[in-house]
Amino acid sequence: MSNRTACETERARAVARRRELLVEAAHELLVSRGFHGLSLEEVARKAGVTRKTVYNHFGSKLGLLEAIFDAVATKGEVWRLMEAAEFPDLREAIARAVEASCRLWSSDRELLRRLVGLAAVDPETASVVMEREQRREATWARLVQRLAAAGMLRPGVSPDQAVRASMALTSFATFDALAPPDAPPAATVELLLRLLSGIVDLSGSG
Amino acid sequence: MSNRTACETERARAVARRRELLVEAAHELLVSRGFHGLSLEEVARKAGVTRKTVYNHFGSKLGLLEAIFDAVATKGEVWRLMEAAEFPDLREAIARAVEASCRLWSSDRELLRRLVGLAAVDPETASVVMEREQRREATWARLVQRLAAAGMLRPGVSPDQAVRASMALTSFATFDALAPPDAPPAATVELLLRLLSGIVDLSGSG
DNA sequence: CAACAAATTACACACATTGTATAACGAGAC
DNA sequence: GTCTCGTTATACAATGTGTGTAATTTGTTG
Repeated sequence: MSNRTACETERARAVARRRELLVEAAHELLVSRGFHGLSLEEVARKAGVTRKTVYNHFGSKLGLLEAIFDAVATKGEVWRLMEAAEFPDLREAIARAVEASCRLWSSDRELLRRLVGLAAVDPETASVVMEREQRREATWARLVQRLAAAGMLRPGVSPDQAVRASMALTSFATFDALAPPDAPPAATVELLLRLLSGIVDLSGSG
Repeated sequence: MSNRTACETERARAVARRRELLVEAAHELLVSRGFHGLSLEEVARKAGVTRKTVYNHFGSKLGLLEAIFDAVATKGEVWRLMEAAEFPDLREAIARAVEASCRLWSSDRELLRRLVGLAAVDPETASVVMEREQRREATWARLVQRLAAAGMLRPGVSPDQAVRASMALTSFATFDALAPPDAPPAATVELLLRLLSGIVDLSGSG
């Protein structure tokens, strides 16, 4: 019988559902106990399956981590960042890029704190994070290239410096240090733009 | 906790020497393999002692970590930061504080990358790093207080925002993102001061 | 319905690591 | 020449990762 559901059979949906539950359980435990305290046994129990099932789905603890990372990237709407870098008006492009960054970082702050930190702690997990970070760098490199062409970099600031500075300012670490736990994202966006103005000329009309 | 290593007897010196070797070995392994890959067995072997000796000295893996942290704090000359905050001339005080931060962060960059990241990854180790971070915050709070009193904060920037911004800008994460691996620290100091100028009025003569 | 295929379970295993315990040992301290 | 204290050797318990295998459930399919 041909299945009505364009995507899956009911069985495949059940498998996907279990996978979802596992990622969710791992997510919560990663936040509450940290990476070292995250045991696959507990993840499995919390999701109501066996540890073996976890391995069937993700292969290893690292694989599970990657799945968590993908989930947060989707939820945080990373695509907004890439989109912003191509916006015609440069000032608006920067504002949108900064706003997209803050949106991403605030989408799941505690989880990202673990994830980003992990890359610095454990060489094995670094590649997972670095891959995403390179895409972020490409975005800012593109944006700075446009800024340089428009003569909007402040005198004495090289494009290379500008890329590093904007990467640093819009990194998760900076967001996490800047944004008070309960403050609206907009306030942090404004503060970041203010700091960016030390590097880029944001005054005047577009 | 161990002694202040009075080194009166030759024996005490031998013990202190072993401890030194252990910290050094752990340091290298932490950098090369990360925290997760750092096994006390290997640390002991590298230092030419038994694993039990490691426990005699540090009590646990966390204790060893703390010892490593203390060593890098000393080598990085943290005291310069506190000293800078009290320098009479405010512009010079800021410059010195930023310079002291860069000096600290560049003193052992790869190690600090692990150490700082660890705090975000593992709740158990967080306290070790947080303790130091609080001292850093106290320093910048003091400095910002002086800046606010002198009317040097840019209009629209609250003291609270200024503290968070300066903390963020002079954090290890920002330094690590800003400074190219081979660049002289001075270049990074200049870039940081430029970014800080978005928050603080650094123009005019001191 | 019955055969099938795929995912999951229950169970066992090898291996690494942390942390503890205890008796024997050895070199400097007195 | 003892004595003390750190160290060694060794064993042990507790966890956690990752693999393997047979049995079992559960949709799918002919």
